[in-house]
Amino acid sequence: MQEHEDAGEGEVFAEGTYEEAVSTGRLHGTLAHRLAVDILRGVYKPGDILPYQLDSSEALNISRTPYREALKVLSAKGFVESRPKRGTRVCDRTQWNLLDPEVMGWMFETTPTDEFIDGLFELRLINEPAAAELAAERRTAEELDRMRHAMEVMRVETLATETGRLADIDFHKTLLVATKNEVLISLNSSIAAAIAWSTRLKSSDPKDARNSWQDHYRVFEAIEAGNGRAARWSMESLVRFALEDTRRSQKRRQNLPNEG
Amino acid sequence: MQEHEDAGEGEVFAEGTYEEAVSTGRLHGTLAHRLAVDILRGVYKPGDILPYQLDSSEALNISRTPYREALKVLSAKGFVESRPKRGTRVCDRTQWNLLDPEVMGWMFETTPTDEFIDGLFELRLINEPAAAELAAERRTAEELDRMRHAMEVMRVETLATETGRLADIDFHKTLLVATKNEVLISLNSSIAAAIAWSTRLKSSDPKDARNSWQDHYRVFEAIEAGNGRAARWSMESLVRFALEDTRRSQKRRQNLPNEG
DNA sequence: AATGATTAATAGTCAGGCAATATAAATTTG
DNA sequence: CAAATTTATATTGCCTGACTATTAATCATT
Repeated sequence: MQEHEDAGEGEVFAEGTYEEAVSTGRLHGTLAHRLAVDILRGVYKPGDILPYQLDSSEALNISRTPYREALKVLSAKGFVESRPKRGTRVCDRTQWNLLDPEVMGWMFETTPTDEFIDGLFELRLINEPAAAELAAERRTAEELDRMRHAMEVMRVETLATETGRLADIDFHKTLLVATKNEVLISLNSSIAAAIAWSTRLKSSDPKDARNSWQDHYRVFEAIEAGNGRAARWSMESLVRFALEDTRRSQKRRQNLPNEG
Repeated sequence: MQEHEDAGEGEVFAEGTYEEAVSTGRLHGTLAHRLAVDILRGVYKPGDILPYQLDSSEALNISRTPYREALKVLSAKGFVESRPKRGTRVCDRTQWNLLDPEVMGWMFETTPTDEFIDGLFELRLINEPAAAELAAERRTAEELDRMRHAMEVMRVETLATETGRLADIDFHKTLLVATKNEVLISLNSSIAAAIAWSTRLKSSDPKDARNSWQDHYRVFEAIEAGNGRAARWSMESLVRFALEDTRRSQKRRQNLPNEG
């Protein structure tokens, strides 16, 4: 940096534990990430006042500028609220923008609670079948093609590979675009972030993969046929299966607290 | 400020049109707001590169620090993306976090398109009846009391007063808390921001008020009785009526482009 | 005891410079 | 001549240190 008089381990994030995974990003970004995870983990609880900006930034060997920018990011997502003289306070949980795609990602780094997983799938169970129904009524030929292609990739690659997972996401995304409702699209692009994580977690168990593809195929058939009710039903069953899978892998994860 | 050599109208936001409404906030906050509205209005379109930070901040008579912080806020909400050498680019619409409560507020300052309104109500129509059903099954006595109270205030005050509108919001919020699902709560606190705006718009037409209260009462009765299906139905009809009202006032608004 | 002025502590803003990075251009190489 | 590689350059990112504005808490006043 500019002044490495600390001679030795004058590194920036002294005692952090997960630096190597994010080290590529900008400073304020990784900081925001770090603080958010700390808040999600309960290191700072709602109502707590964070250490003052000067102290914090000095303690981290960075300047106030990126530290403040990180706080702005967090405050934009409803995590903290700063005021002169009072300092920066962690907001109540109900203020947190859980649907923000970035926040979703952060949640899944902290072994989310069963309660959160259940809540998330309750949301999916409400929205995705409805979205599938709308998609069946409004889809265009191009969107059908795209979903067909994504599904083919999923069948070949399964969810064990990155390509396969990307195809999965593309399938759901195209389905949503087919609803022609930008609010729904925004909602489910948040959900997609969650799905991405949970499929990554459960992809360690490759025997689910083929079932998952069959579920998708049934949804696709219904949408292709323009059968809204069938699309709704099959999507509902898809989400239910996904919930079961996620619950299983979540249980495994909790039994093995030190995974790699 | 520090250097008013411009002598005369060396004000900070020279040619803005809606300063007085937000002048109380911090600089980076009002700036973020301003830029967001500009983006929503199409002054900057997806793909455009914003003027460089130095130029922009100079043009606004502010320093780079709050300007950059404003950009961080916008980037946290998916509106822009900054990179060295390339500049700050406006993201594609699909990246925007439309469900962010703050963004919702911004949308309603820009006479949202009919398409957006329809999409929003489609989302409400999907989620709120489902939420009502869950609330009917999970509500506690305290939550019932609170909803009862909010409803009473609504009946007396109508939606014409601020107190009445706050009660309306509290009714919906309590209903969501009763679902015991924090993800749903987060979603609908965004929707609440939208409702707040649309009820303010349509509150110019006071004859809707009593109907609206009756709708709420039916929902409440069903939740109190623990009747999930009835709660779903009555909430569905509530939302449908709200959609009609909003459409009407939206139409009025578009016929009178210069409202006060 | 409530209300109003005073103080102190913290976030907010300013200024200008240096560093890192990604794009674009120029150069080398096959 | 095409493709890969280096170099140049423009822009964001970060640093320092000071000053300002705001607000919570204290103290004085009624």
